[in-house]
Amino acid sequence: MPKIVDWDQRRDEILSATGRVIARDGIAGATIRAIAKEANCSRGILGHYFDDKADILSSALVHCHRRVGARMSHASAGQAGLEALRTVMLEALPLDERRDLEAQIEISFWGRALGNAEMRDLQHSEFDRLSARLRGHLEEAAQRGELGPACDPALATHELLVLIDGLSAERVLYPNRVTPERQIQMLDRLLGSFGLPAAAPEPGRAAAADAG
Amino acid sequence: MPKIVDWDQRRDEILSATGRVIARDGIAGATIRAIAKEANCSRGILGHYFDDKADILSSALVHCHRRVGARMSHASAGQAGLEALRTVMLEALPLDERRDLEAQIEISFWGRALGNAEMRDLQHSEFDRLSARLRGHLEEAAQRGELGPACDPALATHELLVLIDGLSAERVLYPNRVTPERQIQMLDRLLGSFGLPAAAPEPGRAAAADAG
Amino acid sequence: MPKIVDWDQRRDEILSATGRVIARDGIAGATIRAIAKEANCSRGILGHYFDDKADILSSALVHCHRRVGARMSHASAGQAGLEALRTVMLEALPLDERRDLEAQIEISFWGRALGNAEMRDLQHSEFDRLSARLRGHLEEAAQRGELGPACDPALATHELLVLIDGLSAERVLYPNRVTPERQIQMLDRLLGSFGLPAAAPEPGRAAAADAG
Amino acid sequence: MPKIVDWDQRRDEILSATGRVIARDGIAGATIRAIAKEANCSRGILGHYFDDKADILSSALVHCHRRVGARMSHASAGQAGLEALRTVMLEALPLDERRDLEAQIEISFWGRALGNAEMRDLQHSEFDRLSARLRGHLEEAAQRGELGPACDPALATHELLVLIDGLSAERVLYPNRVTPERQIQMLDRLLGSFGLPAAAPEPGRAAAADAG
DNA sequence: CATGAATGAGTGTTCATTCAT
DNA sequence: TATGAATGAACACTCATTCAT
Repeated sequence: MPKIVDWDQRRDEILSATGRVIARDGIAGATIRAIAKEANCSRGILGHYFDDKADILSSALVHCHRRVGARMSHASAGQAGLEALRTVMLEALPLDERRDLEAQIEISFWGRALGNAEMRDLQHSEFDRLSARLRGHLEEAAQRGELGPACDPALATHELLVLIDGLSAERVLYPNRVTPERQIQMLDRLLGSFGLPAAAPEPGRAAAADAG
Repeated sequence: MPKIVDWDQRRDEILSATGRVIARDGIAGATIRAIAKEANCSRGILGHYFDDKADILSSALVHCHRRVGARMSHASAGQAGLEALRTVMLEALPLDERRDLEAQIEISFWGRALGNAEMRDLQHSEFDRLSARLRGHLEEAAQRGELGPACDPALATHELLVLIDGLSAERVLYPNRVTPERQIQMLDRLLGSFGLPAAAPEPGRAAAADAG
Repeated sequence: MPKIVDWDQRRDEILSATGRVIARDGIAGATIRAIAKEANCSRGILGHYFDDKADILSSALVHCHRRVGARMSHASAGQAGLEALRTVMLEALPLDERRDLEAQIEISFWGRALGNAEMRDLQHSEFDRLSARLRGHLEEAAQRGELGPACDPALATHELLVLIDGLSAERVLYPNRVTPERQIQMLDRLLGSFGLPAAAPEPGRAAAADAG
Repeated sequence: MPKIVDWDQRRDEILSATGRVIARDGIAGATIRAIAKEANCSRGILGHYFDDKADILSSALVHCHRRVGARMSHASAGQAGLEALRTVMLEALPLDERRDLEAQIEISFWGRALGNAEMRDLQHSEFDRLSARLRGHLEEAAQRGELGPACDPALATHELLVLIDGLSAERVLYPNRVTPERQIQMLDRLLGSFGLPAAAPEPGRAAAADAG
């Protein structure tokens, strides 16, 4: 059914356009008009692909997350444990333009979630997916003996998520202060703190060696 | 003689009301009408205290930061070095309802800053103030010999800021997952990683002891 | 296929409605609401045809002038010199209800032009068009030997324009005092003063004979 | 009663300030706030001198006319007939900055009069005053034998009024095109056309001689 | 499928006015 | 007498949505 393919493709194009508008003008600037213009289509046509504006925005967030998730899976294929975890984290952090844009979209939705129960639920389920992925790699690392005895997987997972969110926020707000190098430095300091005590007397050193 | 009102007090009341509206309904819900209603005043009167809506919102953010800053100064009075730093951080993290509200306001403004140059500039200057305060305490700690030789003050300052922003975001979005205990656990793990290697063989332990 | 509407026709209808509102309630009364009501359409639809209120008002003035200009061209077709000039002037003066309305619109815009640079520029260009038309007929009359040797075309053009503006203003403000007869009397006195000395010993007499 | 003098003086100051605002920003810009600011007084104080905004504007127009009328009386004192008429007309035309401002005020009110019955009535009575003054001088000139036999005083009065209004409008709208010289040229052409046929074979010449 | 005309609610803002001090 | 806080209506404008074509 080629029709379906076209339909999904057109839908994805609209969602990408929506993401670009959000990143450029903020979520307040993501009006139906602006989205239609960015997607080079009429306003009315959006009704064929989405129920309403809320549906467009929600779908744009999911679309953004799906792309990130796909890149994580692809990049970490064949890896395991801490190595896979680090690879996944590198896809989650705003290290290049493409991921900057994703971070901008993400942060934009945070403010939206406050006064919007549906959005908040969506954020929860999306959060769970990433959380489970990170936790999975951490437990795998534990089984492989890559983690120190004091490392609590739940806490460690949380620390990774906080690092992603914190760095994303600062990268969006103060792009010049949060260089890719600095981000990797922080990531490796954190990962190092999970490791065997002997392996990380000076936290971050070993991991940071191959960061560049 | 005109009707006597405490201008500054009335202004602060309006800003507090603005903060409550933002925290409750999101920044998109912070309309002039909603703010006036929350502040129990007419729409027109807002023009006596503020130039326009942008002025109200900017002022509300500054007002919020000023309150936090005042609490930090008050709580850390008489303290120095790492102790003062930890006290300040405890005021910055969303550990109780009052600070939850402040975090909600903060996160709401992040999305706003994307499509708004003025807001972004304001965020920058506010960011600098907090950054300088944290850095000051860290350097004091270094002078007192409380920090390990590998501790980079610039990096450490940044890590603290990322922790605040990351925890604030997650507390706002997933309040049940980010308990005060978990926040203090993370804070002390991070502070511990700044300390003398000998003092932190099991990171976070010593500091966490007096956290509750 | 979208709903088919004659875009230009609908636009002209709105402009005519705008003119009626201005003539009835003054330019201060020409609100978006009043215009929409007079044009029997919603407020929002005006945004499809015009950028904003200023665009509506400017367009209404141009629309009014275009109609007058078209009538001038039509009425003076086949005529030349002083005869054509007189015909054109008769279309410019508020001699019947339709032209009263146009004069009311005109006068309303004068006050608007004071505090509004764009409006003033528009008035200038519109003024030039009428000025050029009158001057063209005057020079044609000169070539045909219909003008006296002392007649300065620039001055004469100006006198005609002042007559139009002065009579329009007074007709609008004091309709009962400025009868059509009186207007034609003044016009012919002025035209007569342009003519050959011998032809106008008693100014206005010959021309006024066929005025009624 | 010095109190009364102060009161009238303060009132006149406010009216002058009102005139300046109207001339600068147009009648739409003549808000209570702008007038109070221009007059260096609070908004509330205006209520002590005037009933409401309409009263301020009406009074400002009358105030403006009174000043012009006083100047006319003063300048034409000791003169009679056509000489006095010409002197009065020279005070009515926008020949210098002060009279430009008065013309701007005048034209601003014309648009206001359309949708405002009270304003229209006021304009009528003011019109009558000037009309009577001009007519008086004309009839005096007739008695002195300064007018031609074909000169109709009613028509002539009207022509003078139309000249004032037409020139005022054009001076306000196109200041560069309506020089003082051009105004005097037109005035003298018109006055010349009232005179004895023998005295004005080339209309305006004799009068224009002492125009500069 | 697709368009764009049309609607009406909601926005920030300005304003003349009133009134307690 | 004089101030300016306070009100509420009216304003232009934007927007998501609906619907006839």
